[in-house]
Amino acid sequence: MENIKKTTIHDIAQKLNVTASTVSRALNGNPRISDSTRKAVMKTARELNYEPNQIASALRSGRTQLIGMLVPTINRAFFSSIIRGVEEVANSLDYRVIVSQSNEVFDNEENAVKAFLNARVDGIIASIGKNTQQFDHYEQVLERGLPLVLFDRTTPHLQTSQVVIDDYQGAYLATSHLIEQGCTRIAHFTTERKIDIYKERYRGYVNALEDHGIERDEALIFSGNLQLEDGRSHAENLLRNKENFDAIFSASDYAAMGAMQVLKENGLKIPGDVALVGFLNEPFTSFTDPPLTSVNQFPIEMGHTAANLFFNALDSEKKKIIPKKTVLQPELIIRASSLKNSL
Amino acid sequence: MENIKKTTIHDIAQKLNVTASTVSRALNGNPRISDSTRKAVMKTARELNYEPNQIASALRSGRTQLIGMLVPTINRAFFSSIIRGVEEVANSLDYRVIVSQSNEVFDNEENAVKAFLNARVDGIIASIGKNTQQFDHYEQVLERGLPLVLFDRTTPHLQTSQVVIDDYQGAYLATSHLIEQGCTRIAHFTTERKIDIYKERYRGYVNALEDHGIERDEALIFSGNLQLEDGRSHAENLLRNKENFDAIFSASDYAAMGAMQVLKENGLKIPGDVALVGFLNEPFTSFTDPPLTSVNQFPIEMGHTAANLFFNALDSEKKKIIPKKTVLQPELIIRASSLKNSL
DNA sequence: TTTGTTTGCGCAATCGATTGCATAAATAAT
DNA sequence: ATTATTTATGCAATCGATTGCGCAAACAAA
Repeated sequence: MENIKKTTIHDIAQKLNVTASTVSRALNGNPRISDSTRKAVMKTARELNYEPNQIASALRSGRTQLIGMLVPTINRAFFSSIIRGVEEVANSLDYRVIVSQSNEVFDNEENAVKAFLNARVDGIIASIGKNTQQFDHYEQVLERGLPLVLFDRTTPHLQTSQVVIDDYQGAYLATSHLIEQGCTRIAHFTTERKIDIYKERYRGYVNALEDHGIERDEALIFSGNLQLEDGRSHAENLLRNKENFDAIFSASDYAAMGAMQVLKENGLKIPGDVALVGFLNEPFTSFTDPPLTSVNQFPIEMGHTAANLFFNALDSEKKKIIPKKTVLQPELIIRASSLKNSL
Repeated sequence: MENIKKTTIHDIAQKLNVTASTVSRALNGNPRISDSTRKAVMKTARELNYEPNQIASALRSGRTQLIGMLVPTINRAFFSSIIRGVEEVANSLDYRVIVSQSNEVFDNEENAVKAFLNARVDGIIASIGKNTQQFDHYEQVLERGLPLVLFDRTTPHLQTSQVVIDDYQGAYLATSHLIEQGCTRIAHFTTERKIDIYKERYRGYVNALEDHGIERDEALIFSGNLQLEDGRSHAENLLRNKENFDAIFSASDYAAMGAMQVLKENGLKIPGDVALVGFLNEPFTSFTDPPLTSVNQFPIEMGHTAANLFFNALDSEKKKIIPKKTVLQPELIIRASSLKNSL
């Protein structure tokens, strides 16, 4: 009943009166095998319904065809899209992706990396946790000579390939767009700028203002956790303080959404009274009323790029590993929330 | 420089003048090893920074500690949340999750399952493709005696454990809620009812109407792909045909969203003129204006349940495998889009 | 014909851990 | 004191594929 007994290369070998070595070589396309035996091997392999045991292969060859992928949160559109991107490239090359999430907890991150190493993955693609300050676990990956690719959340402490988007440029585009719409009093929602990406967005905002001769006003800059509630309270503060402002550029869509709610509740028109731009292009941004202008980071493409960097590193493993930093260009997706003048 | 040479149980054995067998047994908590040697083994294992090679272990023991997880689309909130749920349980038990997506293409689905088997996963958790009519690849999984758990999209053709939510109940709740709000002319957006879940939602809708003495009107029932565009066109049809309707229950949030857009564009008040309920509780539903009432399927919990069923099956593998069908109860999340009478 | 190359394949070790079956030593039972 | 048990460990095969080295046969060159 149970066909649990799988056929191995030995079964094929026996049937053809050759050795397992020959079968292995034939299956792997080794040129030192004659055409006739190769064909015979292929044929009986098919007949016997042979499926290679990747575990055995992995043990001997040291290659598992597995990529460990670590993200802060699996079920967030940005990250799940990156996973998707990686998976697409990996699968096309017969690699599989193991996913783990850190939930921004350092211990989880460390454990996940260790688990990946024990599972003998061929390398790791990861986005580091918000609060991670120590990188020994990643160093170990590099010490073993395994490819390590960081995306989005990276660190200068590690000499390895990275993919990020140009956060500066995204913020610059967003802010410039608001200025072009005639806004001059543009608030900015950001966070404690420990992480590069938010620093960069801030810098883009500031530089865009400067380049257009607008003075930065600290009273218009709010720092928080960039969640919906933060956006709400920032907006409430703006209103309570009777700040003069005609636009908000938020480093996160969620905070922008919070602001949108508060502004609407207070009878302000968007974009008439206040124009609004977010960041991340979360799926919900096209469903708000008005739809929210945001910055697309092309997460699927980022996943593709990360995977490509990974396979580059894998190829050059034996040679020199030259860490490569790829910077993707973001795109401003203009929607009604910021369109004061219809185009 | 490169500490590539990993320590193995043989290194530990040599240092302690015992054999690898003893070390292996000590590490695995075999009771036939004395306390003293066990401690010694543990100690030197730590000293030598020993990390087990799971590949070697897997080859011999036949257990890889890997779960293959197949979803139609990784980057959709519902599925990524389920992955998250599975990952949480799996990781806590020292299992890892390999994810693949079918994109609703049968070949992808088949290949993914084969790839999982070649990677020698310990079992599979999957949601079958929309158009899958053939189940040989899944049969193979069962023939090998591996646990197979299906979630959300299941099929009666396979004798295996399943987790679904009670779509009937969700639809019944949603429809009843609309009736309680005073609606009597309730439209329904559905799809060609090949897949169980939509059949069930339809049935819940119909039964709720019947139970409240409301006659079903075929003119109010629309079938399509349940995407935003479908919702828009259904709503346009309703308006064009001058149908008398005061509510819409859509089997998908996207179609509900499309309807919301069209209704608002035509100056109708929601929920004043038309009350609206969706299904799935997509993240965006709380950000629409008005926020969209929807049915929560508890995807993370569904992932937990799927994982638990998986490990149950794994335990009882050797014994009788009793397929278990778990039905989770959905929850109606009431938001402004359907609240005619404030509570 | 003799020597030199290819070509095609076999031998046997190896990857690192697991495990059924001995076996020696220690302990208990008679 | 002798036999029966238990306890602790070793031996060696095994999981299935890969691979360096070697060797015979076939072919080419001289």
